[in-house]
Amino acid sequence: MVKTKDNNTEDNILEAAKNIFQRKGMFGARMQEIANEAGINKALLHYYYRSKQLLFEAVFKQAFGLMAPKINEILNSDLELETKIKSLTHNYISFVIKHPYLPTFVIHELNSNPDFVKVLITEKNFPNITVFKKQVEALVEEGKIKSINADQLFVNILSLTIFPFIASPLLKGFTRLDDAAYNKLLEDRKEAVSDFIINAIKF
Amino acid sequence: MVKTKDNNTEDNILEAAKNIFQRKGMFGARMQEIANEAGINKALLHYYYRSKQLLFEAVFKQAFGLMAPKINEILNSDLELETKIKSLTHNYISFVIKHPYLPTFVIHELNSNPDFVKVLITEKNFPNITVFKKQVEALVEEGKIKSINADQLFVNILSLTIFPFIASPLLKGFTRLDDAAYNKLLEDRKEAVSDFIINAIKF
DNA sequence: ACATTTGTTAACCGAATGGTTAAACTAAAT
DNA sequence: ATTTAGTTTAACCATTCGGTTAACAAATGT
Repeated sequence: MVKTKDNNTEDNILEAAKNIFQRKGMFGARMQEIANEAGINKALLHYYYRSKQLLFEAVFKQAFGLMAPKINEILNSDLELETKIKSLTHNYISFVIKHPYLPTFVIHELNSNPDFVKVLITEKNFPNITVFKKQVEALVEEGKIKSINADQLFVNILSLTIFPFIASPLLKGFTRLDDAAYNKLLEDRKEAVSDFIINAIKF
Repeated sequence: MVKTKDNNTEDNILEAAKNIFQRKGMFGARMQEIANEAGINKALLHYYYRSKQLLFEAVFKQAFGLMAPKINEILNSDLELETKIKSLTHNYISFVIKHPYLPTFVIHELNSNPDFVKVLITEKNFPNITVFKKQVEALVEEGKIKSINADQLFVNILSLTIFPFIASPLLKGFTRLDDAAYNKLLEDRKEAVSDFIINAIKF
């Protein structure tokens, strides 16, 4: 029998675990809950992934593996800076709208286990910003954009892109927007963020 | 006998719980661990705060109570917009440098329990941005700053201010900065963030 | 047809954890 | 000195949770 996507228990587990872990975090999640979500017996979780820790790492790596290459690819492209920033924010915001739990999950778990970054850094797709930095420094040197530290600019780009997703309950509270209006605001950011950044650095 | 600050068990517990909860979150934290940190017996925790849930809520409200009024006060001051933004980012970044775990804690717990925002919103010190919005809209109307949606601007300010603290392990990885260099970058943001924002909105 | 491997389950286990209890200690009030 | 109210502790309890076992079922190979 050929395994169809629907019956592939291993993938079902990963999908279920992703949902539960992303909603409740490593400690809040219960193996039983994941088993229920996957529609299987709890022992099967241990059959496929030996322990909660290993299951968690599998989910984490999949999540991070979705986020990182996207950034990396654009950062190292040979686009002009302005186009690059537009592409970076537009693509990334679109991507996160489809996977809204992803950044929260990655960032929270990296906070409770900072040393894990050291492992991630060695992996092939981990974003490298040296090309981007050189590009920014050259433009500053040539007087084509306002003077700005490249690391700061990079941090700004990610902040403006990702934070509204991580802090959405808080920001919904502050702005008094309902879900629909807040989603509209996020949608608008596909354009608004790059406009804002480019205004900030161009003369 | 007058209770001194050092021996006030109730406050000791809150302080210990703050440390543990902020490092491990609601689920990761153990009552025994909090008791150890406070140098007391586990049963005392339940004597002063009836349950883990109530202890957690006490810590959370204290944490939020430190963050919110600061924002609120400045937002509703009658400073000129440019000065207000400078004050907002400078003060807030300084504040978070002193309490680096705070935003992570608040945001993560609000994510696992979004309905709690509804409770917070009703409290007196919860930030209200209507004054700020009117101010921005008026300046746009008069053509004194570039056209920008006030909610978006507010979201941008908070993103640029808070995100580098929440995502510090990740950003340290991306930028390849060590702890000292990253702290320097955060320190620099006291000025850099407001410059960036003001550049983005002024003609 | 039979044997072997792979997938799945119900029942169970030990450790950890949040919470309780009842007794002991302390210090001020009577 | 005795009472009283507040504080602290050790021991204990019930439940939850991650993980294991052993038996069974379904697929696969020979």
